[in-house]
Amino acid sequence: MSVAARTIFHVDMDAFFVSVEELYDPSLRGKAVVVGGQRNERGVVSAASYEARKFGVHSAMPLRTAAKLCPQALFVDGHPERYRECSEKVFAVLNSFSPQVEMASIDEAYLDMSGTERLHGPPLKAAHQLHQKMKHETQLNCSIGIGVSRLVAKVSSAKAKPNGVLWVVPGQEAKFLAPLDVRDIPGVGKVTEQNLQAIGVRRVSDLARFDDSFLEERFGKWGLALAGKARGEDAGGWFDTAVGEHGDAKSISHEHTYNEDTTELQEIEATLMRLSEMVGRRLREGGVHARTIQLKLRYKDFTTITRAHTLPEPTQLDTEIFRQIRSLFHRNWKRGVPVRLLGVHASSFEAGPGGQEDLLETEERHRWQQALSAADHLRDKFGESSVGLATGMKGGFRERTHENPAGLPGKHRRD
DNA sequence: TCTGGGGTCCTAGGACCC
DNA sequence: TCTGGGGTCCTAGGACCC
Repeated sequence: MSVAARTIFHVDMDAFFVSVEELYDPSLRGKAVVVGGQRNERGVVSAASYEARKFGVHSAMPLRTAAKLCPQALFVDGHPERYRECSEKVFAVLNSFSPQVEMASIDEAYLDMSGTERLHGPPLKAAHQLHQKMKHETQLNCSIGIGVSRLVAKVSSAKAKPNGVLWVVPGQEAKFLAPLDVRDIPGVGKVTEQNLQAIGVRRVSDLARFDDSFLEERFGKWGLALAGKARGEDAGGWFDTAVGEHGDAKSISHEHTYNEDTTELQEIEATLMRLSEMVGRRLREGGVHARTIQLKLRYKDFTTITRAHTLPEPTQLDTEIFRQIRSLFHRNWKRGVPVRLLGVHASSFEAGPGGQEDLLETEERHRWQQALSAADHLRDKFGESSVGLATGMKGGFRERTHENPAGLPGKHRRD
């Protein structure tokens, strides 16, 4: 049953964050650069230049480890706004090539190029044109993988790096994948790698020794998908969706790790308030309401718990989010144990609250919404710290926010 | 070496209902 | 009183990705 094979491009920007930083500071070019924070900070590497990688530095590695491996590296703070801006330029270039573009993350995208031969010529020619245009328009390098599925395109773009193009000719998928490490298959991480090693699987070709039903029994749904992936199929899950059908976000969250662990209730509540505000704001911007609010709490020893509460009616109000989060925190915090990280997570999105609430409550909500939107505008104008609900005033902000919604926006300054 | 922040998807168990 | 089964919702945790 051969349908005409699709032609999928996977476009992946090379060392994206580093390359963007180099645009802003050309003196970084050609040097060992680590993006993500300073050498002695708590945090991990977001991206490393190829020069730094030679010393074993890679993303997700603790900054302090990177500093030890590569002391001469230049450490640079990340600038998310810059990356978003560049990402939009990247998208514009891609979108000029194919209407079916899907950004899979800030620095990578899938293009369905099926049926564009009359316009762009054969795959390799189209890819080289795209590559050149990308460089010309954004001054950034990318690598392009081409294959009949998302999976093959993705794996081949990784093999094309840096700054290359690789086409896996239709029919050659299994042959291309066979010698690769199972770890090269997207979705196979450290744990799965270990589990596969336990049954003697190291390379993709080793998977072919087992039939699908065995893999399914042993690894569940994932095992079945894995069997298909070894053959180059977009077996199951997100990979199976058509390019361009990326759905809406399913959750919004913000979290914060302290530079030093804390037991200070004032500080903790101020953080929870700030995170609640950030989440509420994003909900309002996205025009969605969340029904499930989740707290994340990480202790000094890195043990991490999450505690969730689902509301009868969805919300997008900072105060409602904070009320739930605060209560979850106090019911679960082992008092006096130093806190390393706090997080606020919203999910189960629905359209706005239903109509069964009484008018008064609806009107109150409406006033709140207006007040909060106004606060959002002020933040846009004067910066994130200019407006806050958490005031740090004596007596606590809980009562204040309950009692006095109208007097809220723009009134307080948080330091 | 001492571990960020923003997401997605999957599993498993318990509550509750029919 | 000795025990079924399916469906849905909720919660907690974990693997994985960039």
